[in-house]
Amino acid sequence: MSKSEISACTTEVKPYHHGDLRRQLLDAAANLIREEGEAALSMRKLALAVGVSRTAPYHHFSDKQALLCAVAEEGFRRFRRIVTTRLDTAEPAVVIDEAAIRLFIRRYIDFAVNNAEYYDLMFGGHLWKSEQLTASLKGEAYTSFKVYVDQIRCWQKARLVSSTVDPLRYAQVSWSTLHGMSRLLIDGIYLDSEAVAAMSDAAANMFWQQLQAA
Amino acid sequence: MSKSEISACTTEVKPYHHGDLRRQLLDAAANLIREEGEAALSMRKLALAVGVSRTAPYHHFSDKQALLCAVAEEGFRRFRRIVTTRLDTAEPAVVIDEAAIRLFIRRYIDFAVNNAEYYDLMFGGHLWKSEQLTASLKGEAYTSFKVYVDQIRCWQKARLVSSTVDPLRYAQVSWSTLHGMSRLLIDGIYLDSEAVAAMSDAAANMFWQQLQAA
DNA sequence: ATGCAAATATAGACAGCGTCAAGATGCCTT
DNA sequence: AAGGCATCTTGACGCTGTCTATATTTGCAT
Repeated sequence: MSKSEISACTTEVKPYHHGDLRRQLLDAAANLIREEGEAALSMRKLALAVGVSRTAPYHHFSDKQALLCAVAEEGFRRFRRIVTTRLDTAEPAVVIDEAAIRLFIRRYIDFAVNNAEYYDLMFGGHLWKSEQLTASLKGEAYTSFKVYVDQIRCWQKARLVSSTVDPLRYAQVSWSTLHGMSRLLIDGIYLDSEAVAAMSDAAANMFWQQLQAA
Repeated sequence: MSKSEISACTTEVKPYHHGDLRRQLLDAAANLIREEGEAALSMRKLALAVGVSRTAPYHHFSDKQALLCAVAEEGFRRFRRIVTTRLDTAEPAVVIDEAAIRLFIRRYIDFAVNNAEYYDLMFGGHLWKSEQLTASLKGEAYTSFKVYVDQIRCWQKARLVSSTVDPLRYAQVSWSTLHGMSRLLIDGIYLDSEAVAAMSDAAANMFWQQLQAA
């Protein structure tokens, strides 16, 4: 007697093959991390959450680490859509002013804080020190950074930013600032959420001044 | 027959009471984290490393979390000694220039990178989101930050930095930068260690320019 | 259509984890 | 000497990641 015969009498028919497991695992993982923190995510809870046995996920992800990698990849997709949309456009931005920088900073921080479950994985030590880091994942991150550097180079050629600025160094330092603010907010060290806007604007002012330096 | 009688014939006499367990646990914990990463630290391995049974540490620390808190506290002690030594002195620094800022930045990054096992705990989410965070620990962190802000206020009063600078915002943003750089280096996202000095100097330039802003 | 391989799901087992409860041992005070 | 207290030990529990072996289903080749 097959299981489907047993469950046939109930309203919910649960097929042996789940059909959409990989996708649902990724979503459920992100949800679990968001709600209970990364530490609370276990393969077993995850499997239970989507209604399969504890070892089923291992047919879609070789490892817990591999699963987390895939979640991070999803994160990078969202990141690109939200943050780099305007920077990635074919025609380089014709205007660059403090307001534009402010907007970019707010977008970045917003993404990090409101998608902490992804941000943690994307730019956390777990992934980057783990050797498991996919080439495609590493590429995705480096590409995002390169786009940022190239943007500055482009502005510089168009005489929109000072020629004394080293685009690579500026990119490294300013990204550090954004990452640092994000981490301090996510980790609960900066608690005053009222101050986020003021901090972002102060950073924008600092960046802008640096870009205009004589 | 007591255990000491058994081991009396060997060169190593192991008394029932360890005598110095708490101290050794803290040191061994830092070592284990340094060598194998925070994730690899387990209470059982730790106990084994210092030669006691698995539950012995629980007589000195109520929790694994409590143990980590204590390690972080040790970290803050070292942090203050190394980084804020010059800033904490009674007489405020009479000179403040880009070189001084460079030095401070390098000290900070140096500490973070070379004491990653402490830095992770001191400024990582594990601690700060855990409710277990001791009042004294939180105080230690806030004091460090306050010293930083007050230093800037002091310089401002002495007309050494522009009056247009908001000390609190400047402190928040510049600390974010330092924290971000540290994290990116520790987590292996910034790999080029050659570039650390150049990045630090670029940051110093940025900070200095901001402080001198008209 | 039939049969067989591949994909997918399952239960069982193992070592390691944090930590609680009960008991053993040694030190210190009275 | 006695007894209380700090310290350390063993035993146990439920949780974890993941290996192995087994069962079910799908899809393709015949």
